[in-house]
Amino acid sequence: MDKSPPFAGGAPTVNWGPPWQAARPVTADFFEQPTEALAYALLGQWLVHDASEGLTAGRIVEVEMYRGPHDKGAHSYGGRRTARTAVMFGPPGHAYVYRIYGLHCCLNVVAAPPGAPEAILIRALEPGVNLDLMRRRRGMGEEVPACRLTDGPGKLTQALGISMAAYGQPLWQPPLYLAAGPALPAETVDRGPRINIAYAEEARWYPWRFWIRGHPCVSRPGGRRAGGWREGALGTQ
DNA sequence: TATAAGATTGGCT
DNA sequence: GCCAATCTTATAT
Repeated sequence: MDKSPPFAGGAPTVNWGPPWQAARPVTADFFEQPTEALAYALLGQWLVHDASEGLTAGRIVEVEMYRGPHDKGAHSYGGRRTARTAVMFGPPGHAYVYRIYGLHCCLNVVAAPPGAPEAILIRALEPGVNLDLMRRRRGMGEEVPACRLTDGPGKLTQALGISMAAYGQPLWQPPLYLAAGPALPAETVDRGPRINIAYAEEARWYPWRFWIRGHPCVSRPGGRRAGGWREGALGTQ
């Protein structure tokens, strides 16, 4: 299908393990771990969407955790329970999808036991399967580097064809699911403050963003920064 | 009923 | 660096 390496910025220093065909969906109990541990565990996993137009998949390389009700950055801050946030209050492993700026959809993995409204935002993928379809969905030609297809929370949902229809769906079975990748050594993961939550007061400094160190597909807020690793130091947002 | 802002992206100066 | 797109949600009248 896609023969060339999916990214142009150099290979990451990660042992990716077996190819996606060998990856099996995770089981529901994968999501039953503390939120921070789950955030780490999500890095390197496959995100697969088997849509009618075709199957697309990518490796998760960047996430952020949101931990209501005490986290001022979270939509569920203060225990705010609405039609939008309701799924966060349910069991882990389901999809929390929301629309932002009336334009884009963002995908979260619900975390923590029922009643604890926590979630992990998927911020970036390394494109892996069916880049042709991703380019069509994104309206981008061959000249665009592969990482630009999925290096942001709104971009990756567009590339994989994820819409509000996925709201509340379980993420351990088709059509939208996680498939097991490698467990990453701790030293390949960096952490730092979350992106675009200036309104969250002190919570904006919490180092609740995690990414694979030096990976070229990590998001670049504003589209100009050279990569996520530059913001690794705490207090740089 | 009205208004403001947003866990973003892409284009232009 | 600045700003428009576009609309749901939250909050105030």
